[in-house]
Amino acid sequence: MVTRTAGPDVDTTRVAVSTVIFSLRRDPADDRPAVVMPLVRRTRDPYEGLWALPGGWLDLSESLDTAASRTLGETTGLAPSFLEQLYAFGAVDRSPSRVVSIVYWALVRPDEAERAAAEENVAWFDTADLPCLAFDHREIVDYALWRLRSKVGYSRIAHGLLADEFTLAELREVYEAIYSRRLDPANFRRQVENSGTLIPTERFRTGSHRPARLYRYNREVELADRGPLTHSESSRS
Amino acid sequence: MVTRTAGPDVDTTRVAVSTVIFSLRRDPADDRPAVVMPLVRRTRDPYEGLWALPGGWLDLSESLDTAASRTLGETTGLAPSFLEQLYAFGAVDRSPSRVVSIVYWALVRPDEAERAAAEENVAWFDTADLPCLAFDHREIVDYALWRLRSKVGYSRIAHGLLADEFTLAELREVYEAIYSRRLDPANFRRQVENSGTLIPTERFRTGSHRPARLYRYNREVELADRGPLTHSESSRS
DNA sequence: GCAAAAGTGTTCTCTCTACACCCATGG
DNA sequence: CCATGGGTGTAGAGAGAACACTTTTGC
Repeated sequence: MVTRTAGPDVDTTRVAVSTVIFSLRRDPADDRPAVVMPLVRRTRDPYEGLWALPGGWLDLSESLDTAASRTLGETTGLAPSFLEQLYAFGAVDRSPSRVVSIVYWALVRPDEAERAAAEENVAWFDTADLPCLAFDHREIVDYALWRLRSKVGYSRIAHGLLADEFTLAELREVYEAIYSRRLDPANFRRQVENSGTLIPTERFRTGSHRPARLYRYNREVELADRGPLTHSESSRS
Repeated sequence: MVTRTAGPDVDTTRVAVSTVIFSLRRDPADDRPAVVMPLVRRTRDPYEGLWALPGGWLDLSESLDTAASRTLGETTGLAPSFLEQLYAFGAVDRSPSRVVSIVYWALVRPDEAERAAAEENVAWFDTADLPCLAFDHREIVDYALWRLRSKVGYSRIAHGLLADEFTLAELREVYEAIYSRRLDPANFRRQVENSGTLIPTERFRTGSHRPARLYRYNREVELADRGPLTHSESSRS
């Protein structure tokens, strides 16, 4: 048995809930957005001082989804625009005591990320340049990034990283940041226009050069196809 | 607090592992395969007498994957050709006591299903004609079916429902059973031939009409893209 | 020979891609 | 006027759907 200073019964499996949170931040150098995520510095024994995913223990009286929202808010103060279960991690040696972690992943808009950026013990990192992480959290983050890249290809979750109104160039930059690859502006425009998920507004983003039309997402279209789980188990209290 | 006759501490969350198992069985009437699954009749209090997914409690010293394999074997005697985590279900009211279920889904080949078909308290059901299920298992099955239909489109998991060698017609019937839709034999042949996942043999399936060439899967090609989870967390211990 | 499944060829449409080109604005 | 990003046009490659057609077997 492992020596620990505090915590409940060591002979039971405990259930934790953690969340991988993604947002975007513009690099001051090249002005292009990068995928960033908040991490929490551990203040207790296992892996003290290392960075870890925000999370906490599952309460007896809350569902997994509720626990994810709650611990996410408690540790980072963030309100996500998208939240979905990622995977359950339960290797025996992933923690000194036996812990099964139900991991979620979330998107937050840049304005929301900025609003809550001043939390204690929380710092934002570029996903391309992460520090050493506690537990198996590095592996978890890699899986979440893979899921983000897959899902952005067949759903409209990119929406969760943008404000209500945005230009096509801004939307394209989201995809470019996630794919780490430049996209043809002309072809991108047509693809997204033909998808039926965008509604053009009469407003324009002025600045340099020709003003760009602002678009917003069509709320009739589902954010992401989750199959039969759309709003049954997932949103149950 | 809920009245129960046996089991550990009621004030803790327990972790269960269940598996949705799919196989194929030919309908004697039209000779076309249908997607079937084994269910276990409950012999204890919550939902006694109803059918439920095979499963059991997570042991302290085994990983989630190991627990899924173990409980699947203990309850049904089956050895799956494919096993993957599906989702973690944790609504507060899904069971009289607090249970978080890590649900897996699996494929077994028809010959394996027939070999183990004589288990006690286990029966096979057509997924299109399921009985009333215990707990939230009906919801779980629906999600697993959705995942099966999605995944068969972008991976070669159909392999897990066939013997080592098979004709293109047999492979096509697998897809037709999962999609509940007829496919054009000519176009299906080309798609699967151009995918590079099949290796033609020199053997033929003789019977009625013109003999059909037997194929086998190219083991070089991954069964399903699982991203960074390919063989790290999943196969640990 | 005939029915039926195995297997091949052809055409049409649709999407993706590359890239040329015009438009509108700030400087 | 010119540089730059916004926005349109267009031609070619490739995938998929529909379907005509040939081949090979059992009966």
